[in-house]
Amino acid sequence: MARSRATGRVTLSDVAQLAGVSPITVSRALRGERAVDPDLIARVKDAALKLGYVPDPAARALASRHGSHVAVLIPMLSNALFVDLLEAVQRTLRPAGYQTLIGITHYDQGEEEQLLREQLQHRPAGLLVTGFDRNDATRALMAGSGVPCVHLMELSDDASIYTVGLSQTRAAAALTQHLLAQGYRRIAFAAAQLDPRTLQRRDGWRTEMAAHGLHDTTLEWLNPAPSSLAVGGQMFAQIIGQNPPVDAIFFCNDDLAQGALLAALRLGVAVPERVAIAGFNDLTGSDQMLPPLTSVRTPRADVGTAAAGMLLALMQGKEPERTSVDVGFEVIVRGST
Amino acid sequence: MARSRATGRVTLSDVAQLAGVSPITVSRALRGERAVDPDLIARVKDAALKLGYVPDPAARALASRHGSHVAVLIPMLSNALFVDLLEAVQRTLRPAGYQTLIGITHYDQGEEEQLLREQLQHRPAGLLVTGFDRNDATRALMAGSGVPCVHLMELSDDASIYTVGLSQTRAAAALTQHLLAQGYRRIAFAAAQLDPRTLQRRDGWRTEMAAHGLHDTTLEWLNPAPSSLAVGGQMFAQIIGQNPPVDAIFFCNDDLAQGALLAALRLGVAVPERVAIAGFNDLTGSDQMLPPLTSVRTPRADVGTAAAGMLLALMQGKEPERTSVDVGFEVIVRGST
DNA sequence: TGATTATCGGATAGCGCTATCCTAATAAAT
DNA sequence: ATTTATTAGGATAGCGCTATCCGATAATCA
Repeated sequence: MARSRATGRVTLSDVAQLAGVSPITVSRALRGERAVDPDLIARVKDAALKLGYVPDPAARALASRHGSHVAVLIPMLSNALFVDLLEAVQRTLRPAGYQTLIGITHYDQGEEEQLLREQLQHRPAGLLVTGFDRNDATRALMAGSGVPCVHLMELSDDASIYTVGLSQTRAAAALTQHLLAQGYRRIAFAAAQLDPRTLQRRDGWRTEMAAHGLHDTTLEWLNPAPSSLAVGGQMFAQIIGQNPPVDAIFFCNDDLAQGALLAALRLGVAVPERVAIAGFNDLTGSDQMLPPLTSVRTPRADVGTAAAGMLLALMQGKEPERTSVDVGFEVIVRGST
Repeated sequence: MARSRATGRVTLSDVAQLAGVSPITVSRALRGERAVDPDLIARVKDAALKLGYVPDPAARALASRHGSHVAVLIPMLSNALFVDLLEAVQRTLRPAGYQTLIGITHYDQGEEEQLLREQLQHRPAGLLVTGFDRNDATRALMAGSGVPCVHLMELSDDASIYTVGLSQTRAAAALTQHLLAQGYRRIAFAAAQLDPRTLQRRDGWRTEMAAHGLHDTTLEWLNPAPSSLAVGGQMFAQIIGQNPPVDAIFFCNDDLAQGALLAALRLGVAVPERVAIAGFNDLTGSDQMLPPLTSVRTPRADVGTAAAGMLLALMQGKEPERTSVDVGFEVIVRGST
């Protein structure tokens, strides 16, 4: 079988020879670049198949000055939210021939900048980043690179920015409305891992509370520690001791709320009788809690799919229909409120 | 500032010119390849720094016939075990200049084969794969590629295989011994997501039970469904109804056990009085359960660190001291047993 | 001391592709 | 019929780096 040189690799030239055309024609036929005679395309594809030809990504990257992979920057993999999102991204990108390179920022802008710098050296074909909150150097790198980029999880009015997500503020407001409708009045907001989305939720809660004349800064519990069940339990123990007592707690994330529910069991605090508890993101297991946890379902798989789809369009030089896609949210009412 | 051509990229030649040497010397000085005069190395590094030179991975990959990234194949990202492992791998590999490309097999051998095929086209410098259970085609691809490979999570006597992990069998036996020492006699083994490591744990439990004349096939509960809190709860409800009653349940993974503990609360079954519950892997949150969950701590971060270190040595052509590294395990006794 | 063997810098030649320019043939416009 | 535009294949020239071979100098040996 035709094989070139020492590497044993089947190259474009091998395919070209078998198909009786020039290498550049093979390249064009296989990539669908420029117009090529349908007959030739068929002949080329046939030859490629016969030889088991696979393009060399490194050579492609070098010649075309951009790789066949997409860099994804997310804060954490220990948050199930991002795992689900990533899964959906890969499911969309892989069939299109793009590898996914994951960078974990640990909610640290410096680390994000460093990661992006490294990633850009690899000349990714596209970029997926979480939210809008980053330092100027990172923003400059993104803009200067010319790599198409889609933002994840949030929304923006800025038409020059591509983004897929939901209004964290409105979602938090909706959950707060639910709590108010249930008759709760002293509704605390408890958050850890104070990332931008967490603070947007706080704003949603705060606005809603203020609109009902119920806002009170002593109801805000912000803890910079990373979010976890244990922290949720600790915060619950603190908040439940407050006087005048709260009658509901809105935790900014389900893991905190789950920890709080477990702490309530441990401490013998009746939920929702003594205090109602609600979470956010509807992570797996929230429906298994005792009582099952009221939460807000955020369609993160949809975010991944839509963002990857949008990026795919951008990488092919097309203009997506919308620059901002709202995937919405849904308040899931369960026994804890 | 010296810059070559249209791309605006700082190349090796630019650095060479500034340092007053040939490009190949710069290449060697920067990579530490071959012997280069220390003075020249200093001059070159200085020039590189001054120009802000960064090597082009694509060009490197093309010229050297292997990339600067490591492919990692793991079954699932929704299992916190692999998230922790991955985190440790990246922490070791990134400073050494290697990117990590993650492939998720979903416990599917066909998918693993497909992923590996794609990954190998990118000519990774190294390979990290989970366990030993894979089809012949995948094995052949791995062997034929000549890419250094380290196996994760299990142990092997085969000196031709590099692996970092622990004896799942012995760990399960140790946990079973703990339960036996506590006086439990009818100890059920409950598993979902029947991957090889799950079955090795089953074997450890089974051997230990048989050694005490307590084994009974009706004590084995195997569920092929993916592991989750909900499935754990369902299995618990089933098992607790068994007659003669079991007095302890060994769940093959903490998420199942956590689901069981929640189900026990829901059903009003006293743990550990009516039935003891133990898990495996000591995932986050297990210490927060009610009662706190007895489990086996598997040092997965150590697995990641050691495996990445071993791979680093292999990629540099060195021979690691040991082909098999045992990171051990620890039975964590808590209130549930 | 002459022959042999390391040591270290450089010239050369690609790695396998694609961007770019060129040309011949065909179609459209005057 | 002539000019102009369009289409589609090919030749050429790199992309930015490293493998490989060479040769000059320094070190080692008989």
